[in-house]
Amino acid sequence: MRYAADPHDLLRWYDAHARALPWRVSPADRAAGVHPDPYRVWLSEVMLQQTTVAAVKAYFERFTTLWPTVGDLAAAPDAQVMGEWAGLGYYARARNLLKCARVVAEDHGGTFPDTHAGLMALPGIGPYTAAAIAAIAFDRPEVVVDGNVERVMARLHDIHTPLPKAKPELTEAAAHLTPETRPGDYAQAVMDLGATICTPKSPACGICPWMAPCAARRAGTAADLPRKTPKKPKPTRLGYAYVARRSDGAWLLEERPDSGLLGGMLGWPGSDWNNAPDPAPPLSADWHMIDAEARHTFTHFHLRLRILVAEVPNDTPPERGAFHPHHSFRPAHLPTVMRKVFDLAQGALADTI
DNA sequence: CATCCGTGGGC
DNA sequence: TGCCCAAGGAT
Repeated sequence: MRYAADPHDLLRWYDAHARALPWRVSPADRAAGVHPDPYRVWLSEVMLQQTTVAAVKAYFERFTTLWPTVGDLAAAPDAQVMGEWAGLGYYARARNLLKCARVVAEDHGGTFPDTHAGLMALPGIGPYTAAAIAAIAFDRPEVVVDGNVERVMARLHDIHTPLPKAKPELTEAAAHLTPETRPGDYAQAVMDLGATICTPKSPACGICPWMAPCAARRAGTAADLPRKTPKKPKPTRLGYAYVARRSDGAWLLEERPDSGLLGGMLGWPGSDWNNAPDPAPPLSADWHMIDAEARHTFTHFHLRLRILVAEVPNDTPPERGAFHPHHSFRPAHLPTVMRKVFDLAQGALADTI
């Protein structure tokens, strides 16, 4: 390479262009001796796993308003936390979030471990998140490797090996650059670079603080890196959902099993989405299949949900699930596919009155 | 090591 | 419209 990339060039850029984020201590405040709250760093890092900053902001504000400390979160009811997480996706994160909060509150006196190994031992914290918390909250010189770092390193060194095979050499490149001074700011600087300049598509190489040492910039390959192994096509699955509304306005819902898709979340009773025909209804009623079906795409398959609706009297005992009173039911506490079903079912029920 | 696990926005 | 993508972790 013509020049070696200098972490201090990136830190200088970060001092001038750092994004202001709700969970972040600005580089100026950090230099003045302000330390981040490990609880807020941890919460933001878990929310940001495979999730955009734009989507996380409102959830982060809501969670920290409801639960200002890890002890507050640890004491929260499971159902409330799952409901507040609804819409953010990857619901195992919410279940592990609560487990982690309770371990920290009960076994660590409400104080987060300050080492990579200590953090790794907690539920929902893997290699990346442990390194990010150790660096950002405790200023440890950990090698933080996320999607941004992989992209930036692949371009700096013009590495054409496809992910995930390229992971070791990208990690080695990242380790070589991680500075002993300001490791927390450095970790956040690489993420800001990846989010605002070294973006996946049409990177803004002309204004990049690492333009000079970037091999992909010289080779003209930046926009094509990192390479990735092609992914499988998604199959389409078919399922059925039953939406029952009681005369008093209560809705029949079911808590899904703790593991698997949408684990621990509320949903409408129905089939297992394996293309099986009409399953047994959750209660005996005059069911109507509505015209519209809910369409939703998950990580690894497309789903088409056929929707059956029914109005039932107040004394109807369900065979599956439980009725949720009208006043306490919040569609926003449903995972998105279930909220889509609700919107369609509610429209159909309104038309029949 | 491959698979499973959500969602909303951008193009 | 369909596909790609985003601060990964658990199994």
